Amino acid sequence: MRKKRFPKKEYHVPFFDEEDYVRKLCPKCREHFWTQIQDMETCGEATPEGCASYTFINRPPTRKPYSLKEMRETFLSFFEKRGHARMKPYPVVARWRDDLYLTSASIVDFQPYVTNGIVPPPANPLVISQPCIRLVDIDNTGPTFGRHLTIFEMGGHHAFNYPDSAVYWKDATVRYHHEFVTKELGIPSKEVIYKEDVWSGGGNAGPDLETIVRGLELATLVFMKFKVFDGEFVELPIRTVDTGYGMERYAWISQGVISGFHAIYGPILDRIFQMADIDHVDFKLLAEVAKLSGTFGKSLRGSSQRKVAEHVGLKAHELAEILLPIENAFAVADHTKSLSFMLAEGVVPSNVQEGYLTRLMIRRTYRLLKALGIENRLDEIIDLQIREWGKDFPHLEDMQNEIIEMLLVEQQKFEDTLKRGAQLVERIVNDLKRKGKKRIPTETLVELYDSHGLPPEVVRDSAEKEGVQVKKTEDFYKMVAERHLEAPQKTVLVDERANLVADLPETRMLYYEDAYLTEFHSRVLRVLDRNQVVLEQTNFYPEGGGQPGDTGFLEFDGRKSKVVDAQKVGKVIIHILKNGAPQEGILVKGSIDWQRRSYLMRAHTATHLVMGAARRVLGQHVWQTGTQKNVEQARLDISHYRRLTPQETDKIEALANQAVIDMIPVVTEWLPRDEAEASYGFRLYQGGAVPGKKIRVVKVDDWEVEACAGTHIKNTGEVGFIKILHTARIQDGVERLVYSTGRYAVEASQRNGKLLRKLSETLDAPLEKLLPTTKRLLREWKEMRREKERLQKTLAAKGATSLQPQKISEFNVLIGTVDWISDEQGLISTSNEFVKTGANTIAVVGGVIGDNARIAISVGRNAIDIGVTASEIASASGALLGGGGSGTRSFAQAGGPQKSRLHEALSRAEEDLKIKLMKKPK
RNA sequence: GGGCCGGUAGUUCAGUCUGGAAUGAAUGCCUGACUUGCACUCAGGAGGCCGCGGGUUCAAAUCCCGCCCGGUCCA
Repeated sequence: MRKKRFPKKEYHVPFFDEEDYVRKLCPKCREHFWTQIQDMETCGEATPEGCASYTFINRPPTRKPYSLKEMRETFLSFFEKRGHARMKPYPVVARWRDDLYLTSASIVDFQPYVTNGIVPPPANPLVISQPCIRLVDIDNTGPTFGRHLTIFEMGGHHAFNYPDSAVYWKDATVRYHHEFVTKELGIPSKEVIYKEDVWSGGGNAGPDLETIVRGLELATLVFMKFKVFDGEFVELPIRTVDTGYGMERYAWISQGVISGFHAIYGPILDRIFQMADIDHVDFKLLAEVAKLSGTFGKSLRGSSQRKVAEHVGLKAHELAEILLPIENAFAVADHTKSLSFMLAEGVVPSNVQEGYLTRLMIRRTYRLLKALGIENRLDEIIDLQIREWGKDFPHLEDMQNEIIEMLLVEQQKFEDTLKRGAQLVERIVNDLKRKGKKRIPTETLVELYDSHGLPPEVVRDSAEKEGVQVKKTEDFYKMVAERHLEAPQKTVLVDERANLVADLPETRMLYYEDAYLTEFHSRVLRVLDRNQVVLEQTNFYPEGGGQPGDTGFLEFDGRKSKVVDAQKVGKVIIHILKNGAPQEGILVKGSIDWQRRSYLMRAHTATHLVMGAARRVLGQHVWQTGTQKNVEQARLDISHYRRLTPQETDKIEALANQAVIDMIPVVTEWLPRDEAEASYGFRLYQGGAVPGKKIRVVKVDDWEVEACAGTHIKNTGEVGFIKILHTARIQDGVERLVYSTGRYAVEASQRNGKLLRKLSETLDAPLEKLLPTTKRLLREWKEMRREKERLQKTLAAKGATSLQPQKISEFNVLIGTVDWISDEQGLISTSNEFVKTGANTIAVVGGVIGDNARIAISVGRNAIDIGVTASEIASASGALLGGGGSGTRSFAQAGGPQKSRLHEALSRAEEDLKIKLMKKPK
């Protein structure tokens, strides 16, 4: 999409006139900006176009230096004093959203419910410092000296302006910012430049002003007023002030240190430098590079690298050599903080969703550490991060053990992958060398990456040591992508019925008023497609949250029609009928299949109990990733970084049953979204994002509290009994628990018992001796199998010598059948043993094995030399037997179902051999 | 969610495409000989439900289908 521009009036606020700001066009980057310096030429931002460079290094413009913590507090209290309510930060994992994995901006906290007007904001205006994670900037993190970070705090003061009640808009926003940077931080007014831009993201858009001080962009003041619809901007009823103050950048500029990482991490960064033995760096040189770092598009490469190198009087590669370890250390400082935050919120590394993002980041961090030679210090660095940031975010400390555990498990997995990969590459290299090839084909490289996770760089390391070239072609990742082209696009099913019922009032949901209600009466509001009925009120629970829709009957006109399913479409519930539908407008009687529903309720409550038990046994990182309830069994998928052991499963089962035994009341209530979040936290969203103003909270005392739309029993005791049937690994990092409740749990237990009894009867061993007996039997079976093989061999050897061979020409030829043999191994051994007696030998041994005739043919060395081929004899005799045969020149097998023709086949072989052997002149 | 790779001695793997003896290889283990050093050397030996279940075939580690387990890439 081409960049859209807004006209001047969108940015021209009274404040600019009052303060003598002029609007100019930057000749380099072609953007408009506002400045108090009348003769300013460029926009003053350090850009790849080279508009300016950083002038705050060693020369901070603020009154005093601020740490990140101090800057955060200064920012928050500044706006608090000016009527903004201070908000607690939200999680970095955006569980309340289904369109995002990570919180990438402060406004994300309030999307979509607040910005779309569904829910009022928790306060208006408000201020927040929100930790954000942006993985799109991961390549730039390090090389740009701190301009890009994967984790940062976005300070935002937000105002939500409704059509009938505005709070504040552009002018006030700019004035707040200006007051903050000049009065509060003491930056001279003339140093503050406002640059025009267009912001667009998350389906919204609007004009924005970027604020620039001494080359560095510090904040973005966004005036969100459009919705992006088909590439067009449509005005929104709610205009949102969406500001983003880069807390880390403010801290950096206030300290004037050579990198943002120094400003943020201080002692932690020093430690990493020490560990990697790069603590004697040339600070003067680095400062010079830092000043220019704002002009790096990405990392120091190509022309910008040469320019910078020239500026500091070094060769490009010399500079790169100095910078690389420093950039790596920067990135390590950043990534380990990101990881601490993500893992603290229970993201489990896996091959799906946000877990995959985490895995990629862990692997990247591992490679950086390895490059620095400190890959064994990861836990130490994480420990430092947790100790530092845990002061402001205490949940990090609570999760310390789990974070480190998950990282170590993941690191071990990656090391295993690399080790496996190295062996694989070695084999491939050896193979290529044998074939005299000097290069690994691109196709192989693609396969190594796609199937085995080995990037070409890693392959190169081990291959080039062996003198085999690895050349990564330009289109490498394109080729990888091509392997995945077939992925079918998921078609979003639009429920066309929504339009047909849009005019109807919301169906009254009787199951929420009384989950134990079985019968009800209602008026029929509408009938669709002759079998789909909408009622005024209903007790039929519509499919949702992994709980299937209710079944039962509707009674009308003196007859019964079966309800096979209930579905929610928009606000109404549609009943799918099987035996005809009632007239619109009449009264009907409904009754649900209570037996079925009661078990679905048990299953649903049991799911919450198992969830609570799993978290207690495995840790706080356990989240629900999916669930399905049925009458006879239900399943729950949870995030966990290791395979569940049988012991853990038993423990979960025992704990969940303890909750049943304890007869805990199950309470459901509707709470305003913010109130529910405040009381129970984001744990509520186990089942994913929940829409709406009010959310339904299902609380099993302090065992488990979840936002849940399902029907539940009143007391955990009604579940009766929970039996975990089995567990499975659905994805890496996702475990599935399958269980039954009530009588189905009893039946499951009895099934197991029955199986054991049968086993015990079959083996004729008492239950408690089953294990040793089975072990003994297995051992004996193995011994007897070995014994059989030994016997067969001696039998074959004896048989070979006892059979009378005939002399054809100078060859000893053994042709005949053996009848003491029970399988083809015996035939093979017999022929083989005979041929072992000399070089002038040929054996053709036949026998009947089961329903088939089989022949083994062995040919001695001298016979091979004159052209006797075992496989030829085999195929000829096999054909006679109605089957086939083949093998090598020295050994072959044949067989066929026509066992009566075995002698015929042997005679034929004899004839053929005679012709061949006699004809051959010696 | 989708794609790809893999599962064979205790371990790391050949063999699978093209069905026909697992004399499989290396390493580890056991026994003996030789030796006081570095991956000692030499001789001998034990060790396999070829992931599980079906199917095709005279014959399946090998081909087909289903399942289980592990790895990996993409969204």
